[in-house]
Amino acid sequence: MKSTLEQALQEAVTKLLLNIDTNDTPRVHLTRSKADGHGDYACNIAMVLARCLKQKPSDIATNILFHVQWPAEVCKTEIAGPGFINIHLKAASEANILCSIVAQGVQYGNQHVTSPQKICIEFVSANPTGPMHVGHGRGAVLGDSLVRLLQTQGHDVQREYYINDAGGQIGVLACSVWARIKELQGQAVVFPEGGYPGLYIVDIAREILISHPFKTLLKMPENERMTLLADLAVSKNMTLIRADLARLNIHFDLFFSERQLHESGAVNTLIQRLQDDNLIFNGILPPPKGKSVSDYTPQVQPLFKTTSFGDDVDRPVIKQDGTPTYFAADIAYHYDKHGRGFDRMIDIWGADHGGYVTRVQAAVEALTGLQKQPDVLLVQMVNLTRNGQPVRMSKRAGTFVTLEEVVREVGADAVRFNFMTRRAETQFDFDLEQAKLQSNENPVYYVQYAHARIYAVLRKAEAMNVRRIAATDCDLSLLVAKSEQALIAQLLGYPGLLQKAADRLEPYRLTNYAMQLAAGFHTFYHQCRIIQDNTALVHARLLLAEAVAQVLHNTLNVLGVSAPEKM
RNA sequence: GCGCCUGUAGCUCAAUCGGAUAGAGCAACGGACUUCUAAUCCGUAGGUUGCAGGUUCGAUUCCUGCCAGGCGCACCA
Repeated sequence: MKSTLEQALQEAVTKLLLNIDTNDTPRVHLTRSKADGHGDYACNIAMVLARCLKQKPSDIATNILFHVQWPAEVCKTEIAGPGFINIHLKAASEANILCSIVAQGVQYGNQHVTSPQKICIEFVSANPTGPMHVGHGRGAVLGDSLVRLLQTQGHDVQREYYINDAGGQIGVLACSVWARIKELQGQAVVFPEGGYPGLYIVDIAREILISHPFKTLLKMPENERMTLLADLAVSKNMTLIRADLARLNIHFDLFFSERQLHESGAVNTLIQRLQDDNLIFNGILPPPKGKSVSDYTPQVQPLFKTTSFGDDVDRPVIKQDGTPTYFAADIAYHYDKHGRGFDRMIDIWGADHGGYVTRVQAAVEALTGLQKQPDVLLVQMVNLTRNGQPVRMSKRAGTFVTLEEVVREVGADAVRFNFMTRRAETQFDFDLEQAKLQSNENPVYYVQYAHARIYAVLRKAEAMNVRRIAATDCDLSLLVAKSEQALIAQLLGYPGLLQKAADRLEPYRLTNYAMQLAAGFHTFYHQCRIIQDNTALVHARLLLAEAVAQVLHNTLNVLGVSAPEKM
């Protein structure tokens, strides 16, 4: 209906502009009217045209209305405010959407974009040195919902996890585990400086001792032992991480190992290629600004000319000891993704990596010519509090609340929904005690309750032997109550909302929509009794309720939240 | 010092790529269960959209400058 109206208006505008010398015809864009009394749709085209036509918007609107050929459903139009064209439709003229919703079921709202893309979304990528904390959880929930959201638009989307299983931190991990193993054997140990003090390391140590006797470990050469311990610890941590993710119903298509990238020679090959392309030169980096670095010494080292692609300074790709930097591996990783045929890469990082975006994009552009790739979504910090008191989150201190604990306390649905109630770029104050309250303060229950409530009514109808008729046989013109009209309008908006959320990579919009739709249903529920004497009205209202349940289900599904039929 | 993010009701957040009277929830107050799930609904109250300019028919939205908070700033990952 919306596009039909837009087309009608567009034709009128084109006619209007026939005699006028203009370069381009602005596109007509209809919006749903917000306020009561403004009709069903509103159009601002007259105001848009005001400048180039140099006429008053209200006069232009009058002219447009003179030319336009409306479809039969339009019952009234008016010019309001500064020049809006408000369109009123005949009552319930769009109610047949309910039939489509029920017929399309879980597919309602989905579409197939004209040019589907192969998209790789990399998210979480928590270091395999310990359990995930709440901040990781936010990124995890965002990434997974984003995958689901882009899939509704017909894209081919994959979930990818980049395992940082190389570098110094893995050595530290191995040392920490070894210290705990010796401790468990009753040896007095000095815990390594900067090691991971968390108790989970003790668990890992204990597990390793079961499969690898202490004597055997002791006999091994230092190098060999540390490599083995690192492998085992990483593997066990990844098992924990996968379990944490599974608890949130998140499953990755690929876990990509950084170490593999080094061992396969991909990183060195890449550095060689950069050298061949004259993108690397020997230079001296200036001292970092604003951060006191006591041991800064100017030195000549190989630098990647990222400044040629928009970066602030050139970046080192090889460390003093001759091994590649993390950055080098990361470039190789993104280059690999590109090689695997992804049209688009989306990375979800923590806000503390914000300074890293430009250099990766610069590198990707240098290598592939793609601009602004990857798309990086920076997830701001989660400030975890307990009864208003801040809880420190630090792997190093070993005193963090793990994601697992939170999911156990609050439940996966509540964690997923709550994390998606805010935009990614806003900081999130997440209070453990408040999130544990399973009351109406928790929006997820509000939405799920609406869904369960509909099913209660459907069960009731069945119990009362209300014989259902085909959706297309329902007399939907009976749905004229204010709350019924409002619900239908909300349901009509769902596909557009999905598309918008997908275009902007903003799944949080779905939580807002779900809450509004649930509110719309609760209002309807109180205002209009579904099961009553008028059989035709019962049929129409049951169909409406069913459609609402379907759309709630679809919305929650994109958010990865369950839609219970009973609560 | 520089870069990125944020600033809206007492609190937590919305506001459809610049639209009409800036909306919800919580907290406060007053109502609604002999009837489909009261985990709900209805009503009242609550605002100089951080500050100051600019752009135009029109600004929470865009631009500039300030203020406040968060994150980051070589040879770590």
